[in-house]
Parts: sequence; structure tokens; C-alpha cells
Amino acid sequence: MPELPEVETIARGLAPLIVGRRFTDLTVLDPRVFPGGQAAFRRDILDREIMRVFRRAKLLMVELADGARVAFHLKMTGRVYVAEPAAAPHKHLRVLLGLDNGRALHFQDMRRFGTCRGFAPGGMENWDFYAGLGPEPLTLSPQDFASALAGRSGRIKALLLDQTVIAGVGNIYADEALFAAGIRPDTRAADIPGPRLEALLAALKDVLCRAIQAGGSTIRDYRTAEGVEGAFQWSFKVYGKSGQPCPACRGPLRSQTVAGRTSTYCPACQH
DNA sequence: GGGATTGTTTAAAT
DNA sequence: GATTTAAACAATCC
Repeated sequence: MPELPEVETIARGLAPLIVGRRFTDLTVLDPRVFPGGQAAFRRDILDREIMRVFRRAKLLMVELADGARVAFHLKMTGRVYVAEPAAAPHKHLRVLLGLDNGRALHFQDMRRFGTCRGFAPGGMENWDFYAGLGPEPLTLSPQDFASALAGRSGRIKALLLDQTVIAGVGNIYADEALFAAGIRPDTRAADIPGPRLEALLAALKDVLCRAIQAGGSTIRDYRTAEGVEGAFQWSFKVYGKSGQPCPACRGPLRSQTVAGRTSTYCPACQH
């Protein structure tokens, strides 16, 4: 579930809790969280000052004093937060990163899809997933958006979800942006005229910004770094609302599988 | 109990 | 090569 607005919210909440601190030790309860292995992580990450916490695509990033980096991918149900020393470990806790103030960064993940990787300075560029990420939508120009989609015959929903085309968009915000722009999810990208593409990018930026302001969307598992639920789920217009009335025309919303994902749209308002 | 759910990778088919 | 579909991954909910 964590898409761009959720990971952005977590990064902003986490930064004041760990910047200036150091990770002092690593406890791994489930080695599957470290597909790159733990040895390099211990060598490159521990005992260095934490300088920065930020987001790239759906990755939660922690940067250390020498430029080494940690990348968390929360996938479906991953959660990252700072726990007090006396806190009882959560049932789905997978990794503890001890901090030099006695607290610990906890990574919990019910469904075990989430990952954590450590990189020596500059090493992240050699990670295919990272190197292949497309541009950030919030700072994307209409010209670059158009060229990212130029010559693509695929469906617009599939391209919005493709992290190598646009980074950070998932099922929720793709559906919401397509509704706001009046574009059906199964439209071929090449069939969307320039002005409508521009409207789609504007709608995408608008929905992502409003979701960040609301602290993200909590469907079930997502929480901020402070453990609070997001509020943007109350502002959904179409996501998860198949059969309910369209907020614009009152006709029933419809669902269709596009790009292997359930896509909800208004057959009257979206063309 | 079958189906859907979330993000990504991989394989296979078109 | 581009695109599409399906399966896989894990656990849970309805």
C-alpha cells in the first residue's frame, strides 16, 4: 500500500527522530528482509552519523555521513518506526536497528515482501531497480511527461504504474488521477492528446500533494512514523468504490482489470 | 474455502 | 522489442 505520499509522510516523520543519531547494532529476525545479505550492511551502515531521511519513488532512504545509504521498500505491509527500549516486539517485527540513544528503528512486515538494503557510498547506482526508476511526478514538467509516454502503445494505467516510466505511483493514486483527468484507465497512451496528458499530470500532482498533506491513505496497515493513520482515504473519489455513485454524475462506478490490477472508474465521466 | 488484496519480479505468450 | 497475462511471493480478510 505505501505509495509515494505514504512513504513521503514516513520519511518526514522519521527524519527528526533519527537524523544526527547512529545505528549501533543490527538484529535480524527474518533474513529474507536482506536480499543483499547482512554483512555488507553491517560494514557500510553501522556507526555512521545519519544525515538525511528522504524518499525516492516508493523507497524510504536513509543517508549517512559518508554518503552510504539504506533503502527500505515497504511493498505491501511494511512499517518503519522508532520504538522505545521497553516496547514489546511486534508479532511481525523483522529487523531492529539499535540507535545510539537507546531507542531502535523497527521494521515490521506482516506479509514479508518488504526489503532493506545497505549500499556503500555511490553503490546504489549499481542496483538495477534504483537505476531504472523513472522521474519523480511532483517535479515532472509536462514536456518530460509527454516524452516519457511518447510512442507508447500500452494502456495509460499500466504506464502510470510502471516505476521505470513514472516513479512512486501505485493503484490508488493512478485511479484517482485518471478520474480527476476524465481518462479511462484502459486508454492507449498514444491516443491521449497533448492537452489531456497535461491535465492528467496536473491531476496526478494535485492528488499526490493533497494525499501528502493528509498524511497518506490508510486502507489497513499503513501508519506514519508516529504510528498515526493517514486521512486521505476519506477523500477517495473512486478507488475501492466500485458500484457506488460517481461523485460527479451519480452514475454507478465500474471496475475493470487493467495491467493486472483492479481499476475503478466512471464510465460516464471518463473517456 | 475461494477470491481478492497490496508492489514487484519473472516467465511465458502474443 | 513492446506489450499482456499469469504466476509467485505471504498473510489476512470477507
